[in-house]
Amino acid sequence: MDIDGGQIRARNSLGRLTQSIVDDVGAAIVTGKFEAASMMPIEADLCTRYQASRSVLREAMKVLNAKGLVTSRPRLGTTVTTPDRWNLFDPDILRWMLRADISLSLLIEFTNVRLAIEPMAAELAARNADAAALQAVTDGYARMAAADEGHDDPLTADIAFHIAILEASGNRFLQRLKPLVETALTFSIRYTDSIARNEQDKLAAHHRVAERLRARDATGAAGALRQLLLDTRDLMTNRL
Amino acid sequence: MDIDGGQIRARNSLGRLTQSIVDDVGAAIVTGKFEAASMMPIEADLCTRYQASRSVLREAMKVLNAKGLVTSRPRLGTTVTTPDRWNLFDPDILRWMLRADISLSLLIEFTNVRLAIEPMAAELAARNADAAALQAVTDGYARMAAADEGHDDPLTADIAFHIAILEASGNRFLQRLKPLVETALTFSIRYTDSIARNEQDKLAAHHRVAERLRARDATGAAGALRQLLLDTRDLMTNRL
DNA sequence: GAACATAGGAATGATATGATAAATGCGTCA
DNA sequence: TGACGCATTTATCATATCATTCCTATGTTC
Repeated sequence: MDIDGGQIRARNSLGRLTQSIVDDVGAAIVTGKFEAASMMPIEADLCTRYQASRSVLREAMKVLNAKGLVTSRPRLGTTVTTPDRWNLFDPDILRWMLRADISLSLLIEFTNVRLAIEPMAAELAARNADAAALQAVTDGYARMAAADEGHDDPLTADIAFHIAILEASGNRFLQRLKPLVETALTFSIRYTDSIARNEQDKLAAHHRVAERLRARDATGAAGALRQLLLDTRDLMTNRL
Repeated sequence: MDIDGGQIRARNSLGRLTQSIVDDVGAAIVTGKFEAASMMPIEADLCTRYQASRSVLREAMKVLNAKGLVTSRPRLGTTVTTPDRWNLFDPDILRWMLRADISLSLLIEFTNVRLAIEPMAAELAARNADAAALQAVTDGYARMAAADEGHDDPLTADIAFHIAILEASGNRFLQRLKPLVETALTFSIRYTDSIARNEQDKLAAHHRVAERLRARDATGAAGALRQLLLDTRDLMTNRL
């Protein structure tokens, strides 16, 4: 962003102008730069502020409206909604929140969601998934093992493992959590790995999940994954 | 909608024009009237089809894009994304899907999500919720009991009960699932209640949850809720 | 004849400006 | 005093035009 006497022009070299305005205003709302439950500047002011035409600004606002960050009414203007209306399941919003401040409490809340979701996904996967889908989980583990030897990226390997389980569940809702988990795990793993941790234990825990899945042991796989996540949560809560 | 020789004009008396186009095109995509993974008509054609200016049509498309239903590129046009990219956690999309055909399998998948989420919410609520939040759960039960005597609406009372538990969890992600659960439960309850069912059993199961919550019994509350949902799921799977 | 450069075309992206509709407050008139 | 109408403000809708992108097809060169 180029700051120029209070005027901000989003760089249109990086992607489209509308998208960059969505990014900027969205992040500003999420980080509290526009006070919640209060009025936004009127369209015309935002236009001059971002040096954009009304159309492009309106399209950006429509997107933010779809994400639940703002509501607009004629004559009244556009208001920022209260945080409890924000759709945390939108990866954009989550990314803005996590990027602004790596809130440990938010990561713990996210881990609690994983603790609910992932064992169920493993259970469904053990029951219903086809061989190819389970192979993807094993592949994810193989990548983690390779990363441990320095032959792969540990972050993306770990994410691939957990994503593969969601995919294998066959449940469309759980599959739709992939972008969310991907976004949040990027921050979460980076955080937990920054704490001293036994990599072998972590690897073994993941292996146990993959192995139980291959054996089609629904409760075993769910239990193993649950234990893995409980350890992760403990790691975080001990830091509070 | 007024059909007029292939042209459709969304009624702008009911809400805003943009919103009605989003509704119409979104529902059309979700119900397969625009073939998935294929090109949409170009902007100009959609404009004449919906008798709308390009501005409003573009704003509508931006919203659909934000929901993950379409992607647009210059020169190439707008393409419908494959269903695995649709954000089922967007209440609009879920509503369009459920309204189009009350797909039992989708409801079962949704129940599996509830089976993962709600016991965790109850557990967190038993541990952390303040008295007022727990009172809301009890109030929800009271409404269900009143509805059983004909003094309240059974559907909204049931929804209020489950929503209150999500709210009481204190977990921002789980709280964000309220609109989703509200939308899906509207269809789900309507379906299960259409099957012969013992209302007293249902009421008693809900009572057990509320009672365990008041007692701050985390595992007890989670278990009771889990049992309630297992029964619901059985009711549905038996119909497959 | 094949590889590369280039010009054209078709679609979305962005801008500018005018007209319309809705919500609110204020003033006027019964 | 109270109800109604009007002006004002702001979002919403419409239209016209230019910019950008990127595929396609046509040459042009080696």
